Amino acid sequence: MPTTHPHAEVLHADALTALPTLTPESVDCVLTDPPYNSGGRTPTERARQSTRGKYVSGSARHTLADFAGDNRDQRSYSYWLALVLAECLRACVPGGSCLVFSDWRQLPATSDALQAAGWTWRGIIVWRKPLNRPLRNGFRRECEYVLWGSSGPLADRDQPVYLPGLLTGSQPRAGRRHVTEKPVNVMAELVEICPPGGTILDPFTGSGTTGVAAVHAGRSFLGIEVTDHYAEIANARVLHAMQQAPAGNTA
Amino acid sequence: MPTTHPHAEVLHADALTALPTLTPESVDCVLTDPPYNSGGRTPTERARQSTRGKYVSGSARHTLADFAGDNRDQRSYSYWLALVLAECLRACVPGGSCLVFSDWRQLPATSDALQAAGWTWRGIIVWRKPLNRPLRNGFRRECEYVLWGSSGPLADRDQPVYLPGLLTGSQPRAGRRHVTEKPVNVMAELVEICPPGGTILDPFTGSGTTGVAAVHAGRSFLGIEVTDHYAEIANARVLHAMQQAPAGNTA
DNA sequence: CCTTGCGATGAATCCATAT
DNA sequence: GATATGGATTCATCGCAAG
Repeated sequence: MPTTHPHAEVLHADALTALPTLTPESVDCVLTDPPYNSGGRTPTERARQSTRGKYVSGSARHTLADFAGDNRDQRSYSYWLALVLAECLRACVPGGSCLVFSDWRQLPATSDALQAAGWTWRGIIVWRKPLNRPLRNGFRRECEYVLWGSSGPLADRDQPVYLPGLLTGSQPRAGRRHVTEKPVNVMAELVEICPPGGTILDPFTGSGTTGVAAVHAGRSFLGIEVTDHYAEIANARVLHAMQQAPAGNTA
Repeated sequence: MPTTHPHAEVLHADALTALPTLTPESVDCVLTDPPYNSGGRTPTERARQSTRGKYVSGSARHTLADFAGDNRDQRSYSYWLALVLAECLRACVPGGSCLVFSDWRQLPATSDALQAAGWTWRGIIVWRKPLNRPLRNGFRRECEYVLWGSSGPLADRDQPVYLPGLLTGSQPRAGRRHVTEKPVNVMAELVEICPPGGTILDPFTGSGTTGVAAVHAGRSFLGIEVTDHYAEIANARVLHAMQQAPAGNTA
């Protein structure tokens, strides 16, 4: 158990640039939500630099900023994600876990990347989104997925934990900061895979929900975010969470 | 709409032998649960163990028969499943759907096989199993998955349907006939992807739960099962279901 | 303060039309 | 002929205002 106070920080940088600068085995867990590179009807539309146009419909289209790095084809996606996750593995302690969000379409490619990077695939956590569109003459796409890997055998714990394999949580609506912002209750369950007092790394921080959940649970947080706009927002949110949570809380 | 009575039949044969004999475009939907080949950790373990040893713990071990075809490595699994699913595509009407069960470990390989066979991948349906073992220091494996594909663009319907993307149902325990028997309520939701009065093909019939659900929903059923023991059971169950459901019920 | 009702929305998708 | 664009579609859920 670390005797230092928990800390939290968001680097304003590209993941593939910043990750190699991290100290090996300096974090206990990786928890991240990469751009899925999944939407869009045509190659042109996928490659376009507006994630709002791809993912947000109706009148909400004008309110949120775009995010970067959502313009790869599927082959490049696997390759790029494998590079990122390999650097994450290097930065992570043996026995630590890696959790990566994915939609149904990219799930196989994400599992390839996770394993190509050297993580041992451990399972799939299902995130059910109550708010979703029906699909005519077919099955609703009402879930997203979190792929779980570990760096070698799972580390044992003083206090064993038993975590759920299916999480339910609505995407934030009012006051949403990011097109793909995750609900705090879902992130709160996921950060439990990190031992109390440990450090969580998120190379695609976005609006910083992972960091907020980490700090609230007494974990330290290291975020990386390339878009100015979101790096600022994430920093502010994480610092705010630090002020709420008394330093030293490792419950 | 067919004017003939619904019919149901289980062939006692190997899938790859029997499927090529089917008339092209003679079924409306494929719904099946292939042997997952994923229980053992090592090739030796996979090849040696009986299916009872792999999938059944405790006292149920004595009562259920082994089933065949569960000893392929992952590469062969994809290849073999692609062959089977390609034959299914040939037998299926354009616009028809294919639903294939998979566990988390085989999901990527199953999606490869589905697409290699020529089906258009449409999504993942999550099956939540309420009864499951917790996992120490990790996330429960409480879901299995159904991969959904279509033969080209989805066929339109007189009565559009909007189906759920997450199903909950407990595996049968008492009175279970097969090690991997599926709950009837889950199968009942899945058969709805087949137009009323249409025919459902299941090349790995097992104890015939798919057939029972199909008949109850007024669909015709064509099953294929290689193991004597299960082919008999499935035939009996499907015939029994036919007697319950009045012929001509296509509701 | 709790309940009711109305309106907006979703890491979309489909088809028809235009380029 | 291939690709791009526009507009319609669907409903459980959630926010918000009114009662």
